[in-house]
Amino acid sequence: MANITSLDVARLAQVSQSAVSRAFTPGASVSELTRAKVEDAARKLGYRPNAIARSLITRRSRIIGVVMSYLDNQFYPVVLEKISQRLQRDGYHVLLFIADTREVDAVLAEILQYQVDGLVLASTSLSSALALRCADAGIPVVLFNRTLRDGHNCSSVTSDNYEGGRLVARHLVDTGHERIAYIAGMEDSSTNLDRERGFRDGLTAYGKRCFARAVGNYDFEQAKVAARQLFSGPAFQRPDAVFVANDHMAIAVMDTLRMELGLRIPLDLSLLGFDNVRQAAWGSYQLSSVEQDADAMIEATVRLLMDQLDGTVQGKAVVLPVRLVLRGSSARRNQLKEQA
Amino acid sequence: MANITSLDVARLAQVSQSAVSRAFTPGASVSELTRAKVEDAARKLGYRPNAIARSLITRRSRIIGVVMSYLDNQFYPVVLEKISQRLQRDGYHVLLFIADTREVDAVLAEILQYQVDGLVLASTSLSSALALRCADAGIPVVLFNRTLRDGHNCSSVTSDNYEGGRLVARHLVDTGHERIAYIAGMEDSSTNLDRERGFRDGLTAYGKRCFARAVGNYDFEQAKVAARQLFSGPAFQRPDAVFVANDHMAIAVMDTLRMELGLRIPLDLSLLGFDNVRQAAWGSYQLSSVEQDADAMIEATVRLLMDQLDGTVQGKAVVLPVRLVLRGSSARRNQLKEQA
DNA sequence: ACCTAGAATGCATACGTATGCAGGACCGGA
DNA sequence: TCCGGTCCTGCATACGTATGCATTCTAGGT
Repeated sequence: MANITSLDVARLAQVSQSAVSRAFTPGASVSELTRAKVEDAARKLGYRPNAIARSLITRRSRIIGVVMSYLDNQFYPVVLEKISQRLQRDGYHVLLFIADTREVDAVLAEILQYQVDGLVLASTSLSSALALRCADAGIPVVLFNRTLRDGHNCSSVTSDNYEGGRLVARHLVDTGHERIAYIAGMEDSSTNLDRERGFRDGLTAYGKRCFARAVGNYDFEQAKVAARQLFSGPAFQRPDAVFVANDHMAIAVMDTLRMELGLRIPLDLSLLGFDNVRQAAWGSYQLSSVEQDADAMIEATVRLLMDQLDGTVQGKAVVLPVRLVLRGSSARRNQLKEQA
Repeated sequence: MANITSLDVARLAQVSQSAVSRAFTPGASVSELTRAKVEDAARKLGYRPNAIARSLITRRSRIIGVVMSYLDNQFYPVVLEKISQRLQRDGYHVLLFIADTREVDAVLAEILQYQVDGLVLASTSLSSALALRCADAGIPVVLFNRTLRDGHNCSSVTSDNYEGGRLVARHLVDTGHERIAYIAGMEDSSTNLDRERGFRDGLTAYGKRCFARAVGNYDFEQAKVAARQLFSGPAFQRPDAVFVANDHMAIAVMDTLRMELGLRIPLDLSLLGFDNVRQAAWGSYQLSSVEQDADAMIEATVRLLMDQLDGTVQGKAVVLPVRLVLRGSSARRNQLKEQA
């Protein structure tokens, strides 16, 4: 019941506590003999080094704090799963925090108490005050899938959201769409800002402009409302293409348009999302989307964390390329007219 | 840069280190005056108590280890999100581990080193050897959504999977189905065993038997294969109802039957799943399902953990009621024949 | 035979906090 | 005035490990 310490092992193995510690420290100076004795004794007693005590003295917890705001959007569970596995490979562990937008700062205080070696912030919205706080504490931070306007020392990993927006715009214009609409995510989030800006710039570049716009705040239900709103007018005033700021909302939009308004996709309109989550590929949706390379993003995140721990890197913004994935939810307009 | 300790605060506030500690310990014996002095100094220095050091001495880390195997099945991210929030409310935090089936035991060793106060095991499959190990270590364990045959000291929280299976069987028979099939999850998992047993017992009780069976191992792609397999025969030898061991697979099945085989649901067959995940309610699926009350399960889990920490409870199996949620994927058979 | 470099080991201390214990201040009652 | 009690406070120590330093031991070179 009482926990077994290195001292207990030392006694049984007839060595000093130091020897036990060294036997469990790779690369330390121990003879094969004592290492064997220690391992024997440890096995007999069922000894496991106390990571808490170790952290106290090494001043490294090998814990990375991960903050997320909501796991509804399937992009995030996947990221969480992969990031956890990736960190485990390097001997790190994940302390998870789910934070509603409001309480993110309060939660951060708790995390810092646990002396995490680093922090991944994937919460869609959080006060930039914390960036300062963490920089003060000298703890490496990586913003995941978001950036900060005045992010001094904060590293960030994002996809090329601007380019993604442009790609969609170009594709929709190229395929003959006339009334192209946008459904926004959270309006002040960096992802939404970049995607929308790229989208609008793209439209402008091809001689079009955004036909209509609504806001879904990255929320499933609000996206439905936005969809109804966009399509409340008479047929000839409705969009013939909608770019939705992420797949999570796009699916809600698709359901609403088909089930409630009886629209056919892509016959009546083309629909595109962003993220390329797994459900986008599901048979009933076949949602065209801009793919974020989650694996690359995670690899970059972990690498940034490690480099900051070494002191190699200070604050670096990594932007990864995106790719347009076309499926059945979008199609060439005139071609469809012929069919109809 | 160098971390601020309680000693620094003590010096600035002109009090002893003990006083600082007490000022941050609710219910300790401190005068209002010193508490104010301490809080002032702490604020000036930006002091945060070191949870690692605290854990070392109190022998309580206020960390709960959570082990999951894969987050593809949407039931689990939701659980993770809620359990994390629920524990935060009580001042606990979540150390997350994603474990492929294989490495679960290796991972467990790592967790124990972090002196977690408790453990939630939601991994669908794990060797029962660990149950013993944790009981040895005297650390509270709750199996989430699974049970152990010889689970001595392990508490568990599950839905009434057996009853869920029975409900489905009764409903399908009641609504006039003749050729009722089953697609299994992982065959040795407790959830699958209970659901299938309840289902078969239910069929027997109503004078039917299982018409066909395939195995999907709770995997999306394997479920597709299982679906093709079940429907590979001529029309009159095909099932007119399929009960799938969880929604995650049921959606794969639905996609396959509709897209690849051109079947209409519920016209050609009724389809039911288990879990009632969010996607089951999505417009394109309208999947009937057996609802697991995630909130109740989590509440029970946390309560069990806390009671075990108090020593109030040893090993207790909590089974929560389920509820049949009917949507468009299932319908009365004869009624449909009239329509056709 | 002697000296030296290197490896292995133990001793002591440090990490940052909580807490039992004893002493001091203060108050009310006799 | 004295005494018992209550409330604060500081001192010292403990939690379990890692690591600098000094010491011993071994081997190898001259």
